[in-house]
Amino acid sequence: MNADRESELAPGTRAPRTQGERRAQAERSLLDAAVQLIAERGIERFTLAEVGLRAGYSSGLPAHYFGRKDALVAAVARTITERFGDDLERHLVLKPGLDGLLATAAFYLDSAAADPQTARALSVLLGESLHRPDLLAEIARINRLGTAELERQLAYGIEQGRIRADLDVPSEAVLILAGLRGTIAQWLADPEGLRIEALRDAFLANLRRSLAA
Amino acid sequence: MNADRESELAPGTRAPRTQGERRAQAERSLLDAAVQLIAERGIERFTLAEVGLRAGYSSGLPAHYFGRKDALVAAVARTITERFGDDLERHLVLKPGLDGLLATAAFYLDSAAADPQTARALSVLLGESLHRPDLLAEIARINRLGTAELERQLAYGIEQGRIRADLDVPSEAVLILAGLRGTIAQWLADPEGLRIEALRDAFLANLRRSLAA
Amino acid sequence: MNADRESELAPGTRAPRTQGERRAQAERSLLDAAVQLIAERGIERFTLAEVGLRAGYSSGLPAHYFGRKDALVAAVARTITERFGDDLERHLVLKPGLDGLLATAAFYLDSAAADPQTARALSVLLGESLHRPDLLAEIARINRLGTAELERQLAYGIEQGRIRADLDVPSEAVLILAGLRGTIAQWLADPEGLRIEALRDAFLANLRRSLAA
Amino acid sequence: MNADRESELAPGTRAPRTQGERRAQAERSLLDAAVQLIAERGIERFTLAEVGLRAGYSSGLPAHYFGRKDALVAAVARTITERFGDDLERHLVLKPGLDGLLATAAFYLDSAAADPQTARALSVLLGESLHRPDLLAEIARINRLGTAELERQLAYGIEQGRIRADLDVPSEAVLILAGLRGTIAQWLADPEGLRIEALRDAFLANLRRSLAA
DNA sequence: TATGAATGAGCTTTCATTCAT
DNA sequence: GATGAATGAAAGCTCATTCAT
Repeated sequence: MNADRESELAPGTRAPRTQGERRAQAERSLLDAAVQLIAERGIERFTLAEVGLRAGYSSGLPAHYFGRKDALVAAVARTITERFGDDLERHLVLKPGLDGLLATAAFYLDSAAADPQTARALSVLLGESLHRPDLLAEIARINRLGTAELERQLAYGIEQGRIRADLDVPSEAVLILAGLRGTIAQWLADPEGLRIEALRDAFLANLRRSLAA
Repeated sequence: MNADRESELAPGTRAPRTQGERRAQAERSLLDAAVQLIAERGIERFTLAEVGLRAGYSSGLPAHYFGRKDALVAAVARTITERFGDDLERHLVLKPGLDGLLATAAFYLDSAAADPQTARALSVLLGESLHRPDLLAEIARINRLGTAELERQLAYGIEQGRIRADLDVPSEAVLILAGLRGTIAQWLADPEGLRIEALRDAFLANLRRSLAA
Repeated sequence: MNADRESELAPGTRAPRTQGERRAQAERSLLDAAVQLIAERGIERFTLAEVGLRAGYSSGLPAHYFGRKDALVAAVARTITERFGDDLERHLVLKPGLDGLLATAAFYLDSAAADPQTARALSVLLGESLHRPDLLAEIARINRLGTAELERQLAYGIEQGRIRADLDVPSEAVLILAGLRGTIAQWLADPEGLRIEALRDAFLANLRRSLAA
Repeated sequence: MNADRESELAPGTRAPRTQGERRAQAERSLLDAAVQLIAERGIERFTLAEVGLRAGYSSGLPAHYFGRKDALVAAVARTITERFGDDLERHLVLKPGLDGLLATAAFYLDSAAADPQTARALSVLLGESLHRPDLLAEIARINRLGTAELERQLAYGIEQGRIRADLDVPSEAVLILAGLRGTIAQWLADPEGLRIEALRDAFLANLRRSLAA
């Protein structure tokens, strides 16, 4: 679990030489460590010093790079949402419409199952954003990203005649995203008691029925 | 919004006389104030002193009653869930089956709309419970409460032939609760941009379709 | 160990009737409880509420009787020294001179062995008096009491020709008292590892030799 | 009396350069300040902030270094006993037997006379150790140190025929240490009223007589 | 008289942030 | 650039003390 500077290098690659490369890598390690710590303890209960030490650097480095703790947290939020957004885009370009929509939903749930720590960190950030205006900006981005994609797919599916036309598209997009988020949170709260695959299958079945033209 | 000791008394009533009454009332006021503060600022960013002062008492009283901040937070969680559980029970005894299920879902969303502060506090507690084992116990209670009721209604609806029988009932119950929670959270994050009534109608329409026999 | 209000009454006696008697008994119980607590935890680490509860009364009674904590501690010091002084006097009136001196020394050590809790409380008070001017007054009393008695006996022994006449009597009295106090403290710090009887016998043997005419 | 960071440097020396030196010096200054404060006010009545400020640093530094107050107090106890043990060793290697024993006793009393503040702090710690199990460990060390040395000297004196052979050596060692401790405490409680030199001379005379072969 | 509710000051402890090396 | 020493504000918690009943 403990991030290690070198372990992320592919075998045979050399340690990065330039200052810029070293800085970028250190920054990445710090952000990874921060994700872990946010998932484990929440935003308020980890210290900058811990982030540095867990990333394999000194206790002072996070402050040196990010200045204030808020900035580190914001960077974490941005990193998570950007990574997720990139992954999402790569997955979805090909399948618009109902199939794309179902694939998107499946992708959310599968991503959480594949990397629960990041999912947990994101859930924590979503929860905290309810009372932290500074986080809201970042969270609003990912919300827009998610709902925009869903709206696009819903509209396409309606156009194709595979999704019922009487939908309130914006509300529907919010509800789908909300359902995915809620399902992931519920699973993270009790990963032993719930089977994510069963939830996923039921979620997709529900979705198919509620959207059917 | 600011809780005041006397303002909760019906006009004309006298201040409580016995020590027990004084204590009980103080405790209630403190819990109310804590709900407000958790909704506004989250668990880590309110102080015990603020709770006391906002409730109209001294800064030391919350610590005097609850001992540790954790215990106050746990008491808040328990209070919210008990109140909600009581309200829920009162609403639902009469209508089992599909209609009861839809009424339950509507009740969740209507409750949030009627008392957004408490809904916000609960959402915050749900988020924090992901990394606070001491809160998980309290949250697990309300989860069981919610899913048990939903499972009961699903089973009854299947028996009646109004809900499709091929459902994975436990997963479905989790998904419905998750959808409600996620929807409320989404709305709380952007109450200006979203209309809770529209979300509610769309949610119920979806639910009806996805459960239809 | 827990003081009980009634248990100190001889069987068959009635509970005290008058306010004065009840008050006196309550005060005694509180002081006993305070002695125990000082022995166990020192002056700063017991609370007034504990004293009341341990004595079988309410948490507020010590404050009600003694006003401030300092006053309670002073009362404890005075009680211990008075009780000890009374016992000492009763023991020593009969034997002046060298034999009386040896009996006095034995009495100190035997008292500690018989009631280690009180001895511990007194040792604690002696230690604290080094940096608490308010306690010094009380402690000075018991010091004067002890050294005066020892000086009297030393003088008498010299007069009788049984104690060497080249003694510095005041210093000798201080040394004897200091030796007794130090020995008791040493034993209290390690009652398992040291045998008080052996220390007592050796102490008396030393004393006899160092004083011999 | 007030410790000052720079005042301990020999004139002309530069302030320490390396981080390690800065830290070590700060730690020493903090411990010195803590010794003073314990002597003046006891363990419970000084604050960590005072230690830092009196040492010429910030109020937060003691907590930063020692973590908890208990740890600072334990470090003080260890420092005092180590310093004393070192001094003692340097003094005593040369003279075993009766003369060494008398020299040891004299050294205890002379040390107290030379540095009453440290003696007072040690007396306070000894007193508090009666009800602070965490301190007992440290105090047990210095007790063993003292009695072991005394036992060694007693045994040597007996072997040489200059100390009476019917002694209970372990008890005698405890009594000597107890007498020294008690005498110092007595003097510290009333330094104006007592002359340490007179006590010292009388102590040594007594010791000589009670041990004489 | 006796109880215990309530106050608020003071402490330990944590840690973001600054700064010297 | 990187380290970690040092600062000082903030908050939880304790509890002597006051006061209503």
